[in-house]
Amino acid sequence: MRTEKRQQVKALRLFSEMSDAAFDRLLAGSFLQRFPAHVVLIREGDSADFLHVVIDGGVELFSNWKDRETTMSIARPVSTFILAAAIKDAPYLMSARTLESSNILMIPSENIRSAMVSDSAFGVSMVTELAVCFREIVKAHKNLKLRSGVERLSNYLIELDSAQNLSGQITLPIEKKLLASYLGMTPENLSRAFATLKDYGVIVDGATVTLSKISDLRTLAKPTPLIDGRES
Amino acid sequence: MRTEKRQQVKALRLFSEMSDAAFDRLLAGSFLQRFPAHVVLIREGDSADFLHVVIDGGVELFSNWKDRETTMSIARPVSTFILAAAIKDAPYLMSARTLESSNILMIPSENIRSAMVSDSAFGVSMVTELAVCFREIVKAHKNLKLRSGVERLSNYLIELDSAQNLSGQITLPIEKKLLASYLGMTPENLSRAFATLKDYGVIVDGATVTLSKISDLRTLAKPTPLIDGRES
DNA sequence: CTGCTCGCTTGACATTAATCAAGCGTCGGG
DNA sequence: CCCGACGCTTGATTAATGTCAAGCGAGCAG
Repeated sequence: MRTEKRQQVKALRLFSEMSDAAFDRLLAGSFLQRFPAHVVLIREGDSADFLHVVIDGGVELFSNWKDRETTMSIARPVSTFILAAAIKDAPYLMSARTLESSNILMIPSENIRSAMVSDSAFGVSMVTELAVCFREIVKAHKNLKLRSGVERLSNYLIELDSAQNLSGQITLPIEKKLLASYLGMTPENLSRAFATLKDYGVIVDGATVTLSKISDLRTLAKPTPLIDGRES
Repeated sequence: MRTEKRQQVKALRLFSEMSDAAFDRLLAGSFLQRFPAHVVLIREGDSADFLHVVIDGGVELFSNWKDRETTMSIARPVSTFILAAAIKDAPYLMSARTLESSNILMIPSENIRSAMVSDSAFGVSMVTELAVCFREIVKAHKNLKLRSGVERLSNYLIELDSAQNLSGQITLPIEKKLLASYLGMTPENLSRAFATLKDYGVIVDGATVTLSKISDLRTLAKPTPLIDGRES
């Protein structure tokens, strides 16, 4: 693996406390692979042989039941996904597919488990990382259970504005169809939700969204760090 | 703390690998307290000073937003709750209240964190426990996002039947109002969902529910271990 | 250039779930 | 014993969301 990419991975909270030697042992048997867009990397129900790391590109985590499908989360560089399944050596609960052409690092689950027992600092990093993941999905669950579609969209836009310099001018990082699935609604309903928010100063032009009356929008959205922030 | 209760706590997956000495250190500064029914133990947003363990009784974890409230999960003896907040020393994301008169053990979060760095086996136990918690809430999220109210109820009943000896005769462990909130619907809607399931052999008499046509019910419910099982 | 696919939007309609209101039965306190 | 609170149920109504259908426009292959 190229040095630059190795450094990016090593810089992750999960690995930063490890010695270089331990990190090298962890990477033994790993491989970095480039996948085209829209390739399924993981199918839910399969056994979790690898921990995956998005080096660049993007990955959608999704689930199916009966004839329905929903987006559970979106993994962006540089971050890991399906950590819990890798630890438990249990079946994946979510499927994963690339959104765009992506570089994915795959680390054998077995390496993760053995590193955990031999290196207690790594164990602590794992605990911390998992606690963060847990808190994120608790937030997602609260979001879905306590808010309507329009409210979820409003808060999503406000959070995006925070992530993009609070300029009131944001660019949707994913296509609307995917956003709808992520927010737990149909594409038709997302369109209508945007239309509803016109009264709150939300102007949509393709992937560009302008929030011209942010205070009005915030009054409607009522964001709170107990649901909306990102966990650090 | 009484020996018997100490053993119950020690037997939890989270603590079973520790030495007795380390476990005693962990319990230093902890206290066991009896609370009456319907007492709020934790308010979301407060800082997480203690890891809580339900020794007996029962605890509801719930969240509020605006004027809405929802049940996130129900903790039964003997299990811990709000582990992730305790680890991260971050604000609780959920509130907690007793369902009945309950004994609660409270262990200072600081003890958990220090035990984690000094005892790597404990670290591994923590990772495992958190991975289980994470997978449970992923399932809850899929359940809510992929299924309708009637489908969620059907699967709940089937799972309860599995937990209660597959006799086809089950007793609801919680009152219907709480069940409704847990399943993400109003009490009125839960009543109607039960009425809908009459056609599938579901007969309700107070807290007693008879599943007289389980195969029909399963056809409707389509349970899957990727959503419904309990994580071990 | 043409024709196709696909993302997106809008309208009409169906389904699902929430709200409002009323009524029943149990339980516990006065 | 009676009363009132509360859990639960049912009906009527409204609100939210999903489904079906049509159409527009960008982008791409032939």
